[in-house]
Amino acid sequence: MARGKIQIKLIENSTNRQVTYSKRRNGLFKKANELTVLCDARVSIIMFSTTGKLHEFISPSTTTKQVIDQYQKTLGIDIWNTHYEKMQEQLKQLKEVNRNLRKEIRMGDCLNDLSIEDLGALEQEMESSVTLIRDRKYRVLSNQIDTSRKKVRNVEEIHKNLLHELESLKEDPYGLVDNGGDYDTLIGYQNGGPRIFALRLQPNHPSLHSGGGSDLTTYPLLD
Amino acid sequence: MARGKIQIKLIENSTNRQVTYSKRRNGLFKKANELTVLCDARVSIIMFSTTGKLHEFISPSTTTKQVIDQYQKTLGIDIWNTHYEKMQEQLKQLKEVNRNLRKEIRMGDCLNDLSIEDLGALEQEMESSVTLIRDRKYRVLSNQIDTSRKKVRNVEEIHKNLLHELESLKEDPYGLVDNGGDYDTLIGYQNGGPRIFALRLQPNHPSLHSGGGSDLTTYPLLD
DNA sequence: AACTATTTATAAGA
DNA sequence: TTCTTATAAATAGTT
Repeated sequence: MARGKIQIKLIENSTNRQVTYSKRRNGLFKKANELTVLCDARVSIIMFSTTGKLHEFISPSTTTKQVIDQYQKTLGIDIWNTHYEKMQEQLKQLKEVNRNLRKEIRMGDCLNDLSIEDLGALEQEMESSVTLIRDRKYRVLSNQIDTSRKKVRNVEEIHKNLLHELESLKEDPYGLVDNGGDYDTLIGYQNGGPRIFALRLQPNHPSLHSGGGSDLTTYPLLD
Repeated sequence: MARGKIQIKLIENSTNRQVTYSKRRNGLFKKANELTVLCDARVSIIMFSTTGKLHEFISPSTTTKQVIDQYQKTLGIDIWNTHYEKMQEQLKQLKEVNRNLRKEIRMGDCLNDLSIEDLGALEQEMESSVTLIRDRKYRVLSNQIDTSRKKVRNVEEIHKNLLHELESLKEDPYGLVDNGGDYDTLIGYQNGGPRIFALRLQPNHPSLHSGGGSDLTTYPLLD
């Protein structure tokens, strides 16, 4: 419009077009601003160049969002559908992923419900439980062994005394050894009353030999 | 700009303002259109008058929706409505949950490396190991008990025989019982050679009483 | 709305 | 890009 009239048609020269775009854009924005001030109007200008570059004008004291919101409200058009739909897509996908993750976790739930710490504690618990049971069993059994050993010693003691008595009788066949007469208090023997046991060591005696004499050699007494 | 310059400020006269708004709006749209044609740009103008009246310009071969979509896409600005914002909230939360779920899965990885089958096998292994050890221990200990029991029975047998011998001696104080003379083969007694033990039941005997006689009551023999 | 004096925008050149 | 400037275009005020 100066230095020559121009036809309103695409400017073929790329550089010229670029310059004109810049100049006229500024002019447009200036006019828009003047309009805003002069007439108290709200104006939103959004423009994209061929290269996709964005430029926008918005009246002071408002926002593009507000203008667009009012535009949508006024026309009753849901111009956000595309975006909304995209977001719904995204939501759907995320939920799907979420569900799969939860499923994955649930697969290992019986163990995943327990943390590593929990599992470590469980392991210790199991170990100590095993130890506990082992110890108890051992105590009971060793008590039994101990008891048996003491019984053996007791019987051996009785044996020795019997032997002494026997020898006393041999040495003094006509006398009798005083035995105190109070046998009932001795434990381990159910048949009450004074008693005297005698035993001859008879390795060839059938009752000893066949009874299990050979077995005994395979189970030596503990220390 | 004609017939006198004007100040760029609100036109007080309502009618004048209205007229100017109309004239300048047309001028703006004309300029926008020229820009569109000359520079192959896409322009969207949305404006509201003070009275709330809507006017819009849009470059041919496009729509306001498209321009606004691209606008949003380009700026990434949240110009969307409440619904959109709610969805974004939801998206955010879902992503957060998602991240946590992934973290949770990663947390239990050291155990998740083992499948349920692996863990089950591990559990069985542990159980059978415990059983194995328990059984072994039990076998050893029960053998010891068995041995001890047999020892007791053996000693008791010897006892009984001694008792018999003692009684035989009492009945026939001048005679001697034939004892076969082969005692060395009897197990459990280190001191070889023929022997005869004698024992008097003496509950008040110091060696028996203080040695552990009371302990024995606490450890009854097994059936 | 149309007119038009005047201002403003801007195409081309620097 | 910006500046200049001749000139086209826009428009304020009038009719």
